Amino acid sequence: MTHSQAEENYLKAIFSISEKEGKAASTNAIAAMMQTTAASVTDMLRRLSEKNLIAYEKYRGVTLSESGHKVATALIRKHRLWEVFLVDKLGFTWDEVHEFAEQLEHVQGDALVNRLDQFLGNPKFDPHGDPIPDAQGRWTHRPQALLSTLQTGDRGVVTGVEDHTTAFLQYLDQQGLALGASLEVIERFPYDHSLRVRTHGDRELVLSEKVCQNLYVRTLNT
Amino acid sequence: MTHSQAEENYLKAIFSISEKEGKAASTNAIAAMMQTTAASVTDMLRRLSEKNLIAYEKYRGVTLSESGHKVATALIRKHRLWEVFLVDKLGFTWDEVHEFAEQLEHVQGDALVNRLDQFLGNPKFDPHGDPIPDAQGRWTHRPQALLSTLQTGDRGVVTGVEDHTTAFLQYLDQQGLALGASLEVIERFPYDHSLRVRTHGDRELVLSEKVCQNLYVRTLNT
DNA sequence: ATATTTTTTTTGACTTGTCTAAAAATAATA
DNA sequence: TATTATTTTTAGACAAGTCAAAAAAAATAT
Ligand SMILES: [Mn+2]
Ligand SMILES: [Mn+2]
Ligand SMILES: [Mn+2]
Ligand SMILES: [Mn+2]
Repeated sequence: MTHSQAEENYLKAIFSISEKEGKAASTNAIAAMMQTTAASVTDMLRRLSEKNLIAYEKYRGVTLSESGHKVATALIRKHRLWEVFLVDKLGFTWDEVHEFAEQLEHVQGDALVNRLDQFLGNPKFDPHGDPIPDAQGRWTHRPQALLSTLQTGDRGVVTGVEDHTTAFLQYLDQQGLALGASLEVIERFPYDHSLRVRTHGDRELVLSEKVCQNLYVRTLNT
Repeated sequence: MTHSQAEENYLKAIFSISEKEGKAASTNAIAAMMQTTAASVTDMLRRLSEKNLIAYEKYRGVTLSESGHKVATALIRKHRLWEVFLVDKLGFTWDEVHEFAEQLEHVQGDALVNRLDQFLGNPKFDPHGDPIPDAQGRWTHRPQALLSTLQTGDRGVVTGVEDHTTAFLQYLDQQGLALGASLEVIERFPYDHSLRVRTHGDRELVLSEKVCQNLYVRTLNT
């Protein structure tokens, strides 16, 4: 009924890989995400399979079972709620909270996470703009697009990040680009796919292709 | 520099045993507190000794080293701060929080516990009346005595409990005896060492010897 | 001082989770 | 299709943590 932290971490990795790619997660992909060896992954897949948390066929990759999917969803819910707590209540910045949340997500007890949810005002998104599933595992969807897909003249509001690294989050802070910042694409440079954008206070920024491919915006109908 | 949850739990057990008894902790006492076997304890004592977290001589019992004492104190600080959070912020009752705190106390990161401390208003006592050491490991002391030591006519205010079990805490709730409740000893029954006391609203209660030996009060000079 | 009881340690085994190196299966290429 | 490269699994080993049973030490009783 309760799973080890290692098992939970594997389930989360499998979830995010097979979600993103839309297909079974390979041993190597899991090993890369977990920063471990393929041999260790194979071992763990055998164990998770015995517990019916995953569907596993040798050499064929792996997908989550119904119960594995539930565990992974609950884990993500906890991770993101704790991140909201750390930022909203304790005053941490969005680049400081991930490692703490990696630990806090393993604290067991439905009552705790549900009270936390209530205390935080049932937030639907975490400090990085990622959706928080509710107690029944339902996700809130909202339309968003990578900034790199906008055309000249398009306007949008920053809603999330694809890259969650400290380096990127701190870069955005330096540029004054927090969640909710509004942007208008002034000019596109085909040479390097960089964009010039206008943001709050009529400030202009030039954002590289890499930045634009890691920043999500909700487009505004002008 | 960082220790496993198992190591931390042993250090905490050794702390509370050698603190309470005022002498070295025996293998059996540790085993009883940890709900494990003496063989497991001996194994762990060897490991903790190698890491210089305890002073250990075979057959002679064990005491914490300076660094072991620091780890144990930090752990107790975290445990009790999280308990304050769970009661004050999330609305749990004092009998519901211990198991969650047992998990939360192992979350690593000085920044986290110190921000939590600040968020909670730097509380000096936890929901059970136990003192919370500060970031430097300093304890707040306050005079308190077991209710069983009071004489007829003495008055006091409930400051803490010796027994932390759910059963006792819920019994106190039923009797309306929370921290801060004021009491006056009306009558002592030598036969079974029970007490009749008057509490708020001039309500009278009869408290057994067992209850009186598990309830701390600060005596009021009348 | 000797015998008995209690406490503690040792021994050997087991589980979880990890790793390296080697073997096997699959995929890609010629 | 045969060869090569990549991916995955197997095999064997190790560390942490646990336990039951046996041996040793210490404490207690006679
Ligand atoms: Mn995170
Ligand atoms: Mn996040
Ligand atoms: Mn507690
Ligand atoms: Mn407490």
